[in-house]
Amino acid sequence: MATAQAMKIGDAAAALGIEAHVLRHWESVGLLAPPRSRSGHRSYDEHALNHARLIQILQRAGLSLDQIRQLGSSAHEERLALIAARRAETRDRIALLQATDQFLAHLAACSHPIIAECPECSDFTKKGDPMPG
Amino acid sequence: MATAQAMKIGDAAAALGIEAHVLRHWESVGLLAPPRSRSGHRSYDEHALNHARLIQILQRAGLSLDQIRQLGSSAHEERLALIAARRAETRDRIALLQATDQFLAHLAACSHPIIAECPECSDFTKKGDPMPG
DNA sequence: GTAAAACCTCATGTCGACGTGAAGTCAAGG
DNA sequence: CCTTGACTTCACGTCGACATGAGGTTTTAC
Repeated sequence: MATAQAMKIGDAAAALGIEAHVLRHWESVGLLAPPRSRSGHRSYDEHALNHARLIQILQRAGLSLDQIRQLGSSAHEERLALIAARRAETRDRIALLQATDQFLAHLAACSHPIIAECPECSDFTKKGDPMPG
Repeated sequence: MATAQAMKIGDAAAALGIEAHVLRHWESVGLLAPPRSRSGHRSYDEHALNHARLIQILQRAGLSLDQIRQLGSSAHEERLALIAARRAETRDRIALLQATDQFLAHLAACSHPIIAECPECSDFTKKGDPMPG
């Protein structure tokens, strides 16, 4: 009894800081499949909770539910490839956001009404693609 | 005639690398208001094009169209505050993404089926909020 | 002068990740 | 036993940023 036994969806959701229907939604898109009681009620044990926590982490990390599901349902080799792809995306985003920070700083200082007149501004015109995530 | 005269929406869109209906959409939400020909056709001069380019930059920078509109329609003081707020957001996102990169690297190496057993994984459980943008 | 291409407005559809509400079943307290 | 609250499924609503299509006018090229 030191380790918590299986919880119902409400308590599990509370433990995760989300609402029950979110857990149902994740399940409906194939991310989770907690066991059911004989009467059909979902039952979340530590394993399921940890699975949900992992989903939370990856989601905060900017992965879509689809990407998370792919990660889960792939073999080692493919996992590594997917993770590498996500890391590459992540680094692209970081680079873009760092440039963004610079640009915002510049915007605060420059305030040129005509961006073409400002070399820094025009530099920015050339960068970027519309964010894959 | 060295400088290009006003273009129609199709050419403007092509120059910006987007589609015409996107320009119409931006206009419909109050971001842009290019002059019209007598017959009602939109006319994009250099000024309007630069405005659109700025929108593109800010959008790539992660701002919503709403936030971009706010930036445009605010006085100096308020602008500075908004810019500062966006920079703060940006830096939060960068921090999260850097942590993300670490975590993905760890995921590739660790591959613990039970994240609770992994101190690095559990560390991650505690962080983050659901991304304001 | 006419036909195709580009423009106009307005309405409706899409996508991802939920949010919301209806209608019914199950579980726990008194 | 009966109420109250948590659970179930199913269906439809929401939000942001477009995408798509209908139906009509204007411009352009021949």
